[in-house]
This record gives sequence, structure tokens and C-alpha cells, in this order.
Amino acid sequence: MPKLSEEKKAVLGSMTREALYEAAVGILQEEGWQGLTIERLAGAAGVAKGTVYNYFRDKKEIVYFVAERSLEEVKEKVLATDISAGDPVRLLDELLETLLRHVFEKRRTLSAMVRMIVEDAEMRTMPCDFKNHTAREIREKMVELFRRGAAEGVFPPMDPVLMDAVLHSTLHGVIHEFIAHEEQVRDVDEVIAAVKNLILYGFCGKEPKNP
Amino acid sequence: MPKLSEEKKAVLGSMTREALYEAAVGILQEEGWQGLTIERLAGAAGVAKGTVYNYFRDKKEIVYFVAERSLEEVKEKVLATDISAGDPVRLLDELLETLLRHVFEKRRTLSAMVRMIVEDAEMRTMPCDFKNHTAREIREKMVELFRRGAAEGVFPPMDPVLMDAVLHSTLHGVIHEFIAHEEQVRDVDEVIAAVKNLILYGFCGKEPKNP
Amino acid sequence: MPKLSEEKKAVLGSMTREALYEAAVGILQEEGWQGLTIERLAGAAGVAKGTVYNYFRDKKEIVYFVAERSLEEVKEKVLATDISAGDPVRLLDELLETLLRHVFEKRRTLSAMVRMIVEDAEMRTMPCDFKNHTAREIREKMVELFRRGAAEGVFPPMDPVLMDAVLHSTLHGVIHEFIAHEEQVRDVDEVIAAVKNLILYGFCGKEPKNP
Amino acid sequence: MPKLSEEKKAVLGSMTREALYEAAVGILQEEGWQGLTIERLAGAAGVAKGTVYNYFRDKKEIVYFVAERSLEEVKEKVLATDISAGDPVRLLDELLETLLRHVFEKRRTLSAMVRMIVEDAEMRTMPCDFKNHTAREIREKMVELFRRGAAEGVFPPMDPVLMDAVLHSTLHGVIHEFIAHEEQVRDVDEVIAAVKNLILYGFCGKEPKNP
DNA sequence: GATGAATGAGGTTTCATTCAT
DNA sequence: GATGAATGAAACCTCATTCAT
Repeated sequence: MPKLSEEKKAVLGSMTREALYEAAVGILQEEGWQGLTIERLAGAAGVAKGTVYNYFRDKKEIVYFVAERSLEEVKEKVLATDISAGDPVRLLDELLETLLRHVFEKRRTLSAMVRMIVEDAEMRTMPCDFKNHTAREIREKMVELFRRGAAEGVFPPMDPVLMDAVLHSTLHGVIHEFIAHEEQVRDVDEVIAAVKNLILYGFCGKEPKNP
Repeated sequence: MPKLSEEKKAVLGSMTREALYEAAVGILQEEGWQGLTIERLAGAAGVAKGTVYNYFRDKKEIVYFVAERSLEEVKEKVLATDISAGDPVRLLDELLETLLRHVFEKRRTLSAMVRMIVEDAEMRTMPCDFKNHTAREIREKMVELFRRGAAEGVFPPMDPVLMDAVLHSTLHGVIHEFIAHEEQVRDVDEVIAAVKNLILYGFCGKEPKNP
Repeated sequence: MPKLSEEKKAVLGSMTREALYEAAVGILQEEGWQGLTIERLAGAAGVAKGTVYNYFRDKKEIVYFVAERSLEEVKEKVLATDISAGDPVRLLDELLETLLRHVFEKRRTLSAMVRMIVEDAEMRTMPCDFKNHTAREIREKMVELFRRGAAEGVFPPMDPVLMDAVLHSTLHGVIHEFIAHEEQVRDVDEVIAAVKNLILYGFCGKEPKNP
Repeated sequence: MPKLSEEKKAVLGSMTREALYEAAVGILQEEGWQGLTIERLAGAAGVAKGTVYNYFRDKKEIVYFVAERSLEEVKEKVLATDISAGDPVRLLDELLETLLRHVFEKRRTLSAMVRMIVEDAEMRTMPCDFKNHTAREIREKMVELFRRGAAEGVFPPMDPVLMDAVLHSTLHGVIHEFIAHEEQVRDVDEVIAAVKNLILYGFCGKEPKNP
């Protein structure tokens, strides 16, 4: 019964991968990038050090995988949103709500991902094999929304890709702000609402926006 | 003329410090944090490894020093701005112009600083002796501006500290965006104008803003 | 036969540890503490530098391990002695014979251990995890002997712990005397006999003790 | 007036030497050998680092000088003792009293000296230019005493040099015992009395010796 | 003599990765 | 596939000593 055996192997294999994922997330959330050594990862996942390399080419790939996975949940939500109809402003508001909440929850994992990407960028070794498909899909959806909003005159007549980049930047920066002032963030909802407001209506927008 | 001699010494001493600063900036701009090892720094500055430690207690202090220095120039400009009078929107616009341009120029140095701070935050060893006075002064000026603008009803009635935090986040995120898409940034002015627009009037603001 | 394989592994593992032990002893005997650098140790043991840290947390642990091991043999002998019966003086004589001979043989290794301990004491960081159980067991045996001897009126009515401390001091000092005048020690037996005599009967004791 | 100038220089020079001595003693007593860096020494003495090398060839010489000086006071006392007459036992008792008290007081300084000597011995680079005259004079006096005592039949008929070596060893070991159990030494007098007793009458001597 | 900036060899430790079993 | 001992390149930091002024 080779088939069963293969299935078994596949299941077992993916189980190990899963265990590594869980362990990596746990370590990242607790101690950030610094704490994520292969030894600890293997230990936390209950496998040997060498085994890690059966599932990931190197440490980078682990972080990338974790990052991808961490974004998956939020991707589902974003992609499930029907963008083609309804008020673009309301849609953007909803998406921001989702994204910001997610960014807050996964701040440390995302921080590790960011660090990795920055490192690659600085070394000019941006890996061609890491396209970060998940993030890309999310961002494309946002671009689409911006494009429609601009066409309808609701959003400013601006390159939607650029708009997305700026939005992305803010989310990106918010990650670190969340980490740096972690203990001061008492009421996340309030903070998120404020951030949303500033993104949507700008620093000079007059809308009160606290219904 | 011992005085002259002492002056000379002082000059020489500060020259080494200066050389180290220049070398550090150079390395950071070229290769980012990764490339900044004590050995290379010393080599680039034309001194011995041990000499570095005559000027800085450890590696952190170097990055902090460079960061502080890098912000000094922009700080001058920001502090020179008279905030108590004039249209808050115009003032914010000008300040953003200054800040964004600076952030673009010093992106890699600032990235290293950010990384250091994030690392500290993740280790929960936020150093008490590094207050980043320069950044603080800039941010306090912004807070002041937000406070006045809010009081005059030009800015939204929001906690000015929070506003500053969000603005900071965006600038922060823009650093990495600049690094990541470095080669795609053809027209900096255009990008900066767009970013400014989005910050000032938000993603849903109607102001066309392209005179 | 996985068991054999595991045994093999265990043997191999302990072989490396053993090699490190042997190498450390060799270096200490040849050059003392000064010569014991991680690099040389690794080289002498035929392993890479990093391997050392797979077996010992840090340099201290190596010396402690070596010290403990060096005392083990003598500990066996001492603990094998039945202290509860027989002439305390004869027993002390025998134990001193054993200890002094051992101290002479391992003088350099013990000197390194002493240095480590002194350093710790001076730094006031006496490590709680290094109890030097072996030495402790030996010393407790001596204390016991002193206690019985004192009770029987053979030894002076003195705090046995204090007696042990003084004995220990002398042995301790003898280590260095052995090292310092190494080349002058022609007849070890003679020297040991003299030391024993002075310890047993004091500088003013009248017993001739040279059969 | 070149003469006055020279005298002045000499005085000033010896003052610096003195300051260095005081500083070295202070540091050694406080922190032991570990704390004695040239930089701290110079700082504590109120001179520049380079100046130290105008007075001492290298670090070793400093410790040797300090050691010599530390023994001077006790040497005076010992040499002032008239050994040619009187009960050798009483004389030895008195000398031991002096030596032990001194060893307790200067334990850390002497420990540094010991370490230095051991290091030299281990490296087999026993410096020919450091004879430790002071210690030698003390030891020669002891040897003399032992010789007379042996001749008179009060001390055992043993090589007086060997006797001195053993006595030295004990004193030597006591240094470290004093450091290691520093905080437990409540009543120095008591401890010293006990040590003296054991040295004089041995571990098997019957004399009670607590008048 | 005094100064103190510069030196650079030397030391310890970490950790991603490999590979024989 | 799993294991984990071995690897060794790097990194940081210390400090006795030199030497031009």
C-alpha cells in the first residue's frame, strides 16, 4: 500500500511544517526576530535542527513562510469584499479596520518580515522567489479600489499604485509604533479609529468622524 | 602657546570622530546596517578597531550618534519655522516637504536607526540614555502645531500626540518604501507631492491638489 | 540495531568531551591558565572552536569540569577510607599522604582552578551553580575526622571546620610552592614527608618522625 | 638654581610614584587584580596613562612594586625582632601573629602579587629582576629562627628552608581563604589564634593553647 | 616629564548551515 | 526523512603599550 504510505508521509510532512510554523509564530510574538534561532525553533517544534532544513531552504524562507501565512487570514477577508459596488469610502474604511486590527495583532511577526525584506533590499538581493503573493493580492485589491474611487471622483485623481504605496507605508510604520509603545496602548479601538480617520480624511480634513 | 596646541588636539580629536561619522554614514548608505561592522567602520575611517571604542562605548552608540546627527540639519529647519502664526495647513505642508525630502535623502541611515530602536523595543531594553533628543524636539514642534491647528478648528479635534504618532508612522514606513523601490523612484518631487497630499487631505479628500 | 547506533553516538559524544578534557588538562599542565584559550583548546582536542560550546557553556565551565575531574580520583581514595575506626592520627597521616601526592601531580590544573575561584571571589560573583561537590565531599570527610579526633582528645579541641580550612590553606599554598620551585623538587617523597610532619606535629612538635 | 630644580623634580617624581602606589593599593583592595587597569590606575592617581610608563616598565612592575611596599611595614617588624636570644617558640608565635595579621589586612594586594608570581612561574618567565627582596629578607629571618630552634632541639630537626617553605605555603593559602570567606570572618583574632595554634603545635598537638 | 589618542593582537561567544549516520 | 554533533566565519569588545606633541 504505497499510496497510504505516501499520504501518511505527506500528512506527517505537512504536520511538521505546521508545527514549525506554529513554533515560529510563537517565538516571534514572544521575542521578535532576535529570539528566532534555528535551535530554538526546532526545539519548540519538537524536531531536530537538521529537520528544519528539510522544510525550508534557509532561515529567510521560514520568515517569509510565516509572513505569508500570517497574512492569509486577513487576505481572505479582504478578497471576500466586493469592491465593484458600494461607496468606496465605506469600503476603504472597512478594509482599513480589518488591516489595522490585524497589524496590531501580528505586529511582531510582521516586524520580523519587514526586517527581513529591508535587509534584502539593503543588500540588493531581493529574492526573486519571494513575491509575497499574499501581500500582493491584498495590495492589488486596494489598488483596484483606489482606481475605481478615483474614476468616480470620490478619491483624488492620483496614481492608484502610489496611493497604495503610501497606505502601505503607514501600515508599515504603525507596526513599529505599536511595538514601541506597546504598553501605552490601552484602547486599541480608539487608536485604530484615529488612525483610520487621519488616513481617510487627512490631517487637514474637517470631518469630525466620531459618531 | 599651549592654547593653540590644545586647540589643535581638540580639532584632531574631533576630526577622528568626524571621520568615524562620515565613514559610518557612508557604509550605512551603501549597505545599510548589515555592512556596519566595527572592523569595516574602523577601516573606512582609517583608524584601528580599538580607536572606535575611544569615541563610542559600543556599536549602538555609534548608530545613535549618526542618527542624531542625521536629524540635526532637518531639526534646524523645523525649529526655525515659526509655528505660532500663519495658516497651520500651509505650515504643515512646508514641514512635510522638509521632512519627506530629508527622509528620502537619509533613508538608509534612518533605516539603521529604526532597526536599532525596534531591536531595543523587542528586547524590552529601551535604553534610558538614548532619548533621541533631536527627534523629540522635532516631534514636539509637530505636536504643538497640531494642537494649535485643532484649537483653531483647522485640524480635526484629536489628541495631537496621537496625530504626531500617526504622521511619524507614515514617515517611518516611507523610509522603507523608498529603500525597497529605490530604483523605481524617478521623480522624487512628484512622489513627495503625492505623499503630502494624501497626508494632508486624506485618501478621501476631494481637493484636487495638482495645480 | 538502533541501540548500537545510539550507543555509538553516545560513545562518540563522550569521546569528544573526553578529548576536550584531555586537551584542557594537557594545556593546563604545560602552560597553566594563561595558555588555555578556546582556540588552542579546540585545536588540541582536534575539533572546531564552536564545538567546545556544544559541551561547555563557557570557559569557566571547562575549568570547573576539569577541576572536578581532577579531584575525582583522590576523592575515591579519601571516601574509601573508613574514618569511624582506628587511630585518627594515622588516618590523617594517610589522607595527607594521598592529598599531597595528588596536589603535586595536578599542581597546574589545580592552580588554574584556584585562580578561577579567586577571581570569582574577588568579583563577588561566586557562582551558585558551581558547588565543587567533589572538593566539598573531601573536605566534609576531613571535618568529620577532625571532629572525632577532637572528641577523643587526640586533636586539639577546636572548631573542626576551622581546622579543615587551615589544612586546606596549606594544601592550597603548597600547590603554588610546587609550581614555583618545580625544578628544585628532587625528592618528592622527602618533601611530602616533611610537609606531613609539620602539619601533623607542628613547627614546635618534638616528634622526630624520620624513620 | 639647577639643584633646587632637580630636587624639586625628584620630589615631584617620587610624589607621582607615591600617588601611583596609593592608587594601586586602593584599587587592588577594592577590586583585586581584575580592577587594576592602567587607565583606572592613572585616573585614580591623577595622572595620564602614559605617565605610568615613566615610572614602571610595565604592569607587572607595578604589582611587584606594590607587593614589595606592602611587605615593607611587616618586614620592619620582623627584622626588628632579635632572634638570637629568647625562646624560639615564643619568637615564632610573635612573628606569626604579625604575619597573619598583616596577611589578613593586605589580602587582596597580596593575592594580586601571588597571581602575578604564579603566572610568571607557569610561563617559566620568572623575571630575574624581581627578587622580591623584602619577602626574601623576611623569609631568611624565619629560616634563621628555624635553624636555631632546630639546633636547640626545640624545633624538629628538619631543613629550615623547607620549614620556611611550608610556613610560607600556609600563609599563602590563608590569603585566599580570607578572601573567599571574607564575610564569614567575624572575629579575626580568634581565627588567627587558631591558625597559629595549628601551625605551632600541629593538628595532632595536644596543647590546648587558649590561655 | 606629561599627555592621551591610537594601536591591534587577542579573547570569548553566537549561530546558520552541513552532513554522516 | 530525521538527527544533532561539528563547523567556522563573524561579530563585539578589552586593554597593555607606544609615541608624537
